[in-house]
Amino acid sequence: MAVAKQKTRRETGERPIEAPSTGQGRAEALVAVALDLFAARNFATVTIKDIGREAGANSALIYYYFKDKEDLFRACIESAVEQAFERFRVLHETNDSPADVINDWLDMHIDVSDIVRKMVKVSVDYKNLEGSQPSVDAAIMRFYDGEAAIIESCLREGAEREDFRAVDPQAMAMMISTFLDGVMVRSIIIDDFDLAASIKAFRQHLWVLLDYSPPS
Amino acid sequence: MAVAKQKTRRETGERPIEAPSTGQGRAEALVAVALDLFAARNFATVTIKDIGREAGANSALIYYYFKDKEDLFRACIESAVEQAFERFRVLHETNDSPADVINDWLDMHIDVSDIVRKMVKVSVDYKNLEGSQPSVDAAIMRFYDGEAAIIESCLREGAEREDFRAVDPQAMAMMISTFLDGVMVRSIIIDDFDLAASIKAFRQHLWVLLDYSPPS
DNA sequence: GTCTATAAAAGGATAGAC
DNA sequence: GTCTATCCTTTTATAGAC
Repeated sequence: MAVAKQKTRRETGERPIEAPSTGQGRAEALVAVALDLFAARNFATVTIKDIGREAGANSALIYYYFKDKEDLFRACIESAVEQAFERFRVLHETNDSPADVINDWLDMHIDVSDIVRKMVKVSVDYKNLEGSQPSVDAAIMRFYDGEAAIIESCLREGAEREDFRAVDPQAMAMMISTFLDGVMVRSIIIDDFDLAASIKAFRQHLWVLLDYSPPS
Repeated sequence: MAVAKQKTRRETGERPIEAPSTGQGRAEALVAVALDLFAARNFATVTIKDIGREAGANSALIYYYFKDKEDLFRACIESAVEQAFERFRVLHETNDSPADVINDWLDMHIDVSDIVRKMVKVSVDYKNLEGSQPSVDAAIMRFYDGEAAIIESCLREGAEREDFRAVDPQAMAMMISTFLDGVMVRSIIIDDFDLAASIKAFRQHLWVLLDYSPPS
C-alpha cells in the first residue's frame, strides 16, 4: 500500500507536539493534532489510531469527544478556518492605509503560510467526503468571503483616497486571492517552490496594476 | 466512514464510461477509468474494486497489468501529464503572435480545465504517498517546466517585437502559471466558482501589465 | 474521563480455474 | 487474458472495566 504512515513517537524518539492534556481542553488538543495530520496527509490515510498516538491518548478516547472520524474532521476544518480568519480579522482592525493592509496581507501569507496551506489542503480533501455538512461549507465560505471583503474594501478605499487607480474591486480581489491559493498549491506540489519570492514578485505586479508607488 | 463511494453501474443504471475493451488497449482503458476516479476522489478512497467495476472488468485483472495500486496510480499521473502537455505542445507549434499564444493558452485552461484540474488534484494527492517515484516527479516537473518555458518564450518574443513591455519573463511566467493553479483549486473548493470569468478577468490585468492593447 | 479488548467490515493482493 | 474465491491485514467503532 505504501501510504505514508506516521511513525510512533517511540520509534522516532520524538515528543508529542503538545503536552498530553487531560479533561478540559482535551478535545481542542485532539483537534489540533488531527488538523496537523489531516493537512500533512489526508482524511482517508490518517487513522484514528494515528491521531490518538500523536495526541498521547488512546484512540478510543476520540469517540468520547467526537461522534466519529468525520465529526472530528469537521471540527478540524472549522478550526483551520477560524485560525486563518482570526489573523485576517486582526489585520483588518489596524488603521493602516489600504496599501499597508494589502502589504500586510501578502506578508501574512508568507509568514503563516502553513495555516493557509492547511486550510486549502483540508478544504480540497473535504470535497472527497460525501454529504457536505452545511456548517463546514459555511465555514469555508466565510473564509473566502471574508478574504474578498477585506481586499475589496482596501481597493475601494485606496481608490477614494486616490492612492490607487480605480479598478473593479471585486474582480481584482478575486484575482489576488486566487493567486494566493495558487501559491499554496504550488508549495504543496513543488518541493523547492519559493513561496516568499513568488508573493513578493506578485506584489510588484499588483502595484503596477493599481498604479501605486510604494515608499522605498 | 462516509467517504464518497462510487455506486455500482447496476445501482445507477449508468453505462460504463468506455465500452469494455479486451486485450490490447485494456491497460490504457484501466488507466483512463482510474484517472477519472483518482481525480474525482483520491488515491486512498478509490478502491481497486471501484476501478475494476467502473472499467467493466474484474478487479483481479488490474494485477495482471499493474504491479499494485500505486503502480496504476503512477501510470495515471503520467497519463494526465501527458494529456495536458500534449495540448500545450500543439499550441506552441502554431506560429501565432506571442499575444495569440498566451490568449490561446488561457482559453485552453477554460476549454479543457478538467484535464488540468485532474493534473493538479492528482499531483497534490501524489504528495501523500511515501517514496516519491523519480519518473512521476519527472513527469510533474516536465509539465510545470514546459509550461514555464512556453510562457517565457512568448514574453521574450513579445518584448523583442515590442508588442509587450519588457518584463522579467521568468517572474511573469511564474505568476501566470501560479494564478492558473489557483483557478484550478478554487474550482475544486468552491462549487459555483466561475472559472471562465476568472481567467478572462486575469487576461485583462495581464495585458495591462504587459502594456498590450488587444485588437478589439 | 480514559483505558483494554474485540467485534465487524473493508480493502489489497494472490492462487488457481478456465 | 480474465474470472472466482479467498486470505490477510488494516481500520473503524463499540462494550465494558477501571
